[in-house]
Amino acid sequence: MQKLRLKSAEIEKSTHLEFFKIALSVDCVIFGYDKKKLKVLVFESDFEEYANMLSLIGDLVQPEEDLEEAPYRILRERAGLHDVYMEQVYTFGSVSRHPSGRVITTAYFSLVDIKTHKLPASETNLHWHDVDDISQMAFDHKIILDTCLTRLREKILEYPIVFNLLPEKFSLRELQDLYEAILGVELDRRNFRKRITLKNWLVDLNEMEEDVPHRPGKLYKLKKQLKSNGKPLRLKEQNLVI
Amino acid sequence: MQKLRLKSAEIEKSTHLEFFKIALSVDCVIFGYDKKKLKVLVFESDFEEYANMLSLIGDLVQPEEDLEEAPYRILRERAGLHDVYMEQVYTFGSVSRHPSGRVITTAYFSLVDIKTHKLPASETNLHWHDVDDISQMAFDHKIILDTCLTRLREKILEYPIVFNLLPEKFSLRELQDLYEAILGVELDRRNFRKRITLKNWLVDLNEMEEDVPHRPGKLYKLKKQLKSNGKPLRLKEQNLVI
DNA sequence: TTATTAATGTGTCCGAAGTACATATTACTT
DNA sequence: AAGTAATATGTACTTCGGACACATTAATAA
Repeated sequence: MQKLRLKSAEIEKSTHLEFFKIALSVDCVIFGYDKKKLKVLVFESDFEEYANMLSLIGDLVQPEEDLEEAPYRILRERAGLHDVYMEQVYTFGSVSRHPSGRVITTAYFSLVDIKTHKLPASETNLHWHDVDDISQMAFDHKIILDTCLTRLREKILEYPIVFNLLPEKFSLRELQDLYEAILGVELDRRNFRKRITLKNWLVDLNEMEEDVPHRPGKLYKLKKQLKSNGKPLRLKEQNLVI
Repeated sequence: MQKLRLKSAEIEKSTHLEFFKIALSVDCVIFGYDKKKLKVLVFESDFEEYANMLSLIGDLVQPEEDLEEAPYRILRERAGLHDVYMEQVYTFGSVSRHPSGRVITTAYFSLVDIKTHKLPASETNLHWHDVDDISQMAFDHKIILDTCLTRLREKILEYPIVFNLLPEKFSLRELQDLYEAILGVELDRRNFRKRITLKNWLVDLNEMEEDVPHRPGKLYKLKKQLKSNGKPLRLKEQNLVI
């Protein structure tokens, strides 16, 4: 690390020794979707105080690593995930939140298509867990999860991000099931289709579902300009990318 | 600091010495409003690299201090401000963002009524600066300011928080001027009044403006349940506090 | 005292978008 | 060939936001 010159009014009152004792970590809330259920990628904590409790995937930020890079690295290293949608949500910093000492954590959520992104066999501990079947977690991870879920629910109403949870091609029924799973409500089919049509997010592929046990529906995909590879989208109006 | 036990998979790969070298700071974007202009509280940086450039008020988070507590302390110590509306916005952590070393910062914005909260005479350097008259700042503070301003603009459309920038009693005209200053647009007076009425945020005080050089308008105040002393509001619908 | 001025206060029309709800069509199943 | 369960589409009602007009009030100027 480079030598410190502490001349700012912000820092001059302190010595490094006293202040550079805080660790910064990143915790990743990785959402997936399968069988009409919203999932989150978790593992059973090997931390003494929280043995066998569910834990989010996280790691310390490296000394020479940008904060925004850390969650992407963690997803690569721990879950073999590349090019996923990622968004910073909130930073949690209670003194007592981590039993090992002062660890402040920044929470990110990401959206992953479970079918396309297979988990690495090496990480046998990792698994996709129903979001609405989690009542407690290690550390303050339940609060982190809830905060990210709230943010997700707000965001999907205005921004076309849920498509990161689906395969390239999908039917309107699948899309509606996904919205219902995330929002936890039932939606009227006809009105849902109208709203989605109005947002003008989709392209009709002129293909039909196959191997479904009922009348097949049309398949759609997200418009190319609206695809979010990694970075969160910023939209003006409902279909214009800034 | 308590002794560390580093047994978690999150931490075990590292030694403290290597990782507890990151400093965490808080930067406060303190918004005010005066003479139809949105203001922000700044001072001229005494930091060598950024001499005479505008800087936000910030400080390092103390080793035994909750992250959420730090911005309140900073407002007290540096600006004599108590009980102000405060909201966490984003955490900035580029490796190179601070010339003194690895300093990650969490940005908060707060809303203050300039007339009620006078600045302490000791802080001669502090002053209220027009937000739209700032083109560059020290460090990455301009980006931090812009991020907070964007969040503020989104938030005021749905949540009754701008009232923290006004005195207890105000006219609809003053309220509209404030919205226009924050959003940077002109609004139709009649439609604005209709929208505000619809939101049902206000109480008609049956009092009139005084000492205005024109026909006085009615005075209103924010409904008591909607007052936000410090913590950000969470609303369901448009006027219900959860 | 009166007319002027500049603001406040209120209302209407219209179109966009959301909600409730009904019917026809299609393909698989029996 | 009939029954079933899903898709596909449409209509009426309501709510909300945006464009816009007119009457009212109080300070000011003649």
